[in-house]
Amino acid sequence: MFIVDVMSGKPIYEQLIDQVEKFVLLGVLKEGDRMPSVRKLATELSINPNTIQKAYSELDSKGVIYSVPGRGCFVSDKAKDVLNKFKREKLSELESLVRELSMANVTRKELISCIDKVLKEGENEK
Amino acid sequence: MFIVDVMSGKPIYEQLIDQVEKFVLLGVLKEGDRMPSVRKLATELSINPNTIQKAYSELDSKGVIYSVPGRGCFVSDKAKDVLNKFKREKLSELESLVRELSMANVTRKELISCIDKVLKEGENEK
Amino acid sequence: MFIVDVMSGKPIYEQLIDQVEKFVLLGVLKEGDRMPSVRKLATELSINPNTIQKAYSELDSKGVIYSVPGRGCFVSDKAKDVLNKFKREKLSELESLVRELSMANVTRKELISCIDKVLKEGENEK
Amino acid sequence: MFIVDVMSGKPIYEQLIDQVEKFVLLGVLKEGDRMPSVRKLATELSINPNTIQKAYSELDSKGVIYSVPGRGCFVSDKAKDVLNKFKREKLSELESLVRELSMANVTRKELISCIDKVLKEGENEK
DNA sequence: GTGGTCTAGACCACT
DNA sequence: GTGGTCTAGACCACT
Repeated sequence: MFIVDVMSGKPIYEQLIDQVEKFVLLGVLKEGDRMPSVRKLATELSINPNTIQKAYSELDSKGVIYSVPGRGCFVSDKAKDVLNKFKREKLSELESLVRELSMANVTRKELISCIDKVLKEGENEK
Repeated sequence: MFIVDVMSGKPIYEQLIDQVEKFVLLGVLKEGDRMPSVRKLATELSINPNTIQKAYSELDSKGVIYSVPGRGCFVSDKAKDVLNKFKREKLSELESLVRELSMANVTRKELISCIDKVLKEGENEK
Repeated sequence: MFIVDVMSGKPIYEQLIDQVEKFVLLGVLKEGDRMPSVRKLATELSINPNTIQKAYSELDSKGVIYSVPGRGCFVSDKAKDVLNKFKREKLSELESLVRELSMANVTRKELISCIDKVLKEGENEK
Repeated sequence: MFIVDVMSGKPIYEQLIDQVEKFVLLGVLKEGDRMPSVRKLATELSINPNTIQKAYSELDSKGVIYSVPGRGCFVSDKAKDVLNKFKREKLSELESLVRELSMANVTRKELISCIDKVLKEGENEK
């Protein structure tokens, strides 16, 4: 289910976090679903368990998953809410940035080419 | 030269700042140019001198204009540099925001519609 | 906590800014601490609220405090960093000034007497 | 009369300017004195004449020397005034810097150690 | 209650 | 004339 690229500059635990969040938003991971155990995922991806642990504990503190000691990690009931709230906040930050930039005579074209530049980076990661 | 809309929600002094900065970026106001005096602009726009003063002193602390007490306010030599630097910084903030949003499954379409929404606000100000 | 001298040539709002910054550097005001409200401090010091407002909004734009409309003003997390950065920058400006002056045959003695002259001014403010 | 150190990081023309100014302030070079010709000084110091030319033309634009085409360069009548004015200006800049720094809780000791650090650099140049 | 904006009007130093 | 500071007092949105 999870894929990791050791060679990309991006920290592995961040790659894991991003994928978990993506799956939650897409509905692939639903509330209550059990996450793969730290050790199992570690051997599966040939990765140090500590790295998985770091990803899981960040997702926990964000409220996306919760851990039940002795039983495992589960997708939180409010996981989707948390992530959508984050998305809304970032979109409203985007709005005020665009507002400031349009004050500075930045054109629609410049803004879109800036967006496309970033999105193109992401494609290469596939 | 300057226009002010008391009814718009936007504070008057901010409207003035934005216009001065726009004129500098467009080259309408050039380095060394003398700004209209606080009192003259106040009577011209039917606005309290304190409000002009507030706009001018913010532009001063930003480095866009400088004031010589007893002589007047003038466009700073580095005005254009200051404003372009600001623009570059905001564009790089935009990039990292878009990066985060693309992690959260936001589509190119959503991003562009967000931009257009903001740009449309600006048009109504015309 | 704050003291103001209306008779000193120095603007009241500057006196306030200096005191807030001093308290932050000394650790008397810590990050997150709530500042006295504009009106309360104004009546306490027998000063117009607008003057406090001016001091607070300059401290805000410097990043020393931040204001939450409807709730109050608070010492910023990065207040100490901001002020220490300022200090470092001024010390490096001092260095290059001294370098230029030593080129112009200014003696160590002259430089120190210049410093002492200024420091003596400050003592009288106590 | 003039000494140049090609190995020091400092540009040669700046070294020349500094020495001329020092000699003027010390009274070694007096108003009306004829400066060594560009070519003669160049061969004497084993330096490209353009470098001497650059030093001389900066001293000219500063008002320290003036050139009479076909006759040579001479120490200006107002050379000492110009340099003393420069010195006074820098000293007053020093004052306001020290004022700002004392606002930031910088001690007399720190200021003096900063001065001594710079003066020590100069000694090594001897 | 809080901060933010604005008006009206005064006085200052400086050119 | 110029900008800079300050007072007195009003109204707003927000918590």
